Amino acid sequence: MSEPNAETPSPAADHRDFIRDIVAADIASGRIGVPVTRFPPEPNGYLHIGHAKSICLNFGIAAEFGGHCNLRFDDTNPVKEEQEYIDSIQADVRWLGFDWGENLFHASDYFEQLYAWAVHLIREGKAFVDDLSADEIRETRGTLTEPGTDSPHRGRGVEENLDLFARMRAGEFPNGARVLRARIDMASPNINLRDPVLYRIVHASHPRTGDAWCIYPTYDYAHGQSDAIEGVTHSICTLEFDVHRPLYDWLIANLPVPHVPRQYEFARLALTYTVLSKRFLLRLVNDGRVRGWDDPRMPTISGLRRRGFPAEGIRNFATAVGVAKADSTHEVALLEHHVREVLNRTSHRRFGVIDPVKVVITNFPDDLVETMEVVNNPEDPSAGERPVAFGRELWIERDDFMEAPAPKFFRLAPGREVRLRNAYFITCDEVVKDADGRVTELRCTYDPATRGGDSPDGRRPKATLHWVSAAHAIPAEIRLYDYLFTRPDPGADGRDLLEDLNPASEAIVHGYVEPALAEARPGETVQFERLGYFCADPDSRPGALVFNRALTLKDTWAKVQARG
RNA sequence: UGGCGCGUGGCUCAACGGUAGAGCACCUGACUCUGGAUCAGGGGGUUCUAGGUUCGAAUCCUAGCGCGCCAGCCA
Repeated sequence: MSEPNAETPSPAADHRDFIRDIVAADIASGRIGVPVTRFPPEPNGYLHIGHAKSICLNFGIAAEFGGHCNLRFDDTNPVKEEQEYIDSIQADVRWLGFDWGENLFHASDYFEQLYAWAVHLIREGKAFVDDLSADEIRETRGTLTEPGTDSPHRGRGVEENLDLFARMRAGEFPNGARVLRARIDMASPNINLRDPVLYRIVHASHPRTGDAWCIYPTYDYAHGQSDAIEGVTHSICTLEFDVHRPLYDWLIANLPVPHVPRQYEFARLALTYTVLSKRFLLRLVNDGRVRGWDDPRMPTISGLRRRGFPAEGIRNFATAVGVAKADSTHEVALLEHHVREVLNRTSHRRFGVIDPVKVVITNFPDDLVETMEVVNNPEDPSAGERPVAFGRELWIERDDFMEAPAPKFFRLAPGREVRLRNAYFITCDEVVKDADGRVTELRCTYDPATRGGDSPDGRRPKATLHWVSAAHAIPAEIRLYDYLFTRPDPGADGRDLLEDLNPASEAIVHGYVEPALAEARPGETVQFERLGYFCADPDSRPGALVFNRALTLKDTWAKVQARG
């Protein structure tokens, strides 16, 4: 049965994009031999589907062009970062099917070098220690249309700067007392060049360096230099960093780095009915609105995994999505398409009834149990067959019966004959209801000549239903998932995201599954015939099965109903 | 408003000066022991607008319009 695994992604399809074009041109021109890329997550939350796009891009390019991709934690802000996130990120990248080999790095590995280079900048007169407060720096930075003004400490001498910077490191000053700033141009039309902060004082212990440091480099200062140290050739990031590129280049140009990396920007992934904001996802987790970072409704890698989405489907989606510079929002339907494509191909079929109603076959011998051999996966003959018990009393789907059938409803109805998949044709003779008028039992008769599902006289029922023998059925908790949000564009028009949360995103029902599912292991995904794909949840145990609905099958009847 | 980026069918992306294509979505039909899967076909684009260059422009130039990003000691 299909399970999460980490097979190697197939290399270079025929997909091209502007970044791959650049890499190919750089190789052709001899600027580089092979590309070195990096995936640089900040360990301040769990990875989500947007990161998957970046992971597939960076590791994909490296693999396709014979280079390699580093996993580098951008751990420069200890107040937000945690070991739990470091661990989950590695697990998720691996699960997605990528391998960084020996190339696991941390920006914190370079703190000492970064510090030395900062000293270099000071000696060159290109950085200075500023005593201004955060507020004062903001006030003097100018605005989009007005230049900033120089800090009164901008002219501080080299020796004084060196002394102050050393004392910052030594812990002589409280948080926020001083910062190290690059001396560039307070009148630059690019605000990122108005003497940007390079180091700030943060008395906090770091997941890796502990209390060794109380000053930490900013992203702008740490990132490009880390790229240079690692020999990264193509530093690929999202669009919002493009205005930082001049600063990235300035630092590389003004420091004695061993290598010159270049930054390229692409549009981050956005999806309908989805929010990919770590901050908001954190809030959902902290407020207990979901079962955790790996809740099956979460767009996190771990959530998608728990939901039953295979890594291959996510990778194929990432490839299909492409890489470009225009802001864009993909329809979730594209993700679902790729997930269904692999699940259809790989998952075993099983019978599960989610909203059961009893069927009694009145002309079937009381004590007889027959065993049907049922194909595990019609898409994959090597998946074999399994025995399924059939008896006088069955559970079928309540939805598969209508006392007064609607015009295009082909399933069971009084007097109508349908096929029970891989079993017999049955005809409904009588409907039993309780005091409230709710159907409690359907009394049917079967045609013994149709065993296996075919009629010798060529009769062909218009519908085939799934079923489970009541005597053998195993009860199961089934969690039906829907979009986390009710709208394709959550939070649009200034609405609070919480307003758009879908109150029905999780519905728990209790049904019956066939015995073959008794020992389903968490992470195992199967198709419940005619219903959809279901994944055994980590909460599932023998005797207390729990399945998550990953996705329904495409359902044209539902579409017909929706049209009225 | 200053700087930067982007604008091609419902969505996303391709076409890199030579008659605008693909995937998803949507619709129709075939087939079927999953109303699934599969197969075949279909609708849908004044390539943001206006000028210009050229024999020829989605591609080059100019202007305008629209959208996004930047004024954290976040990344």
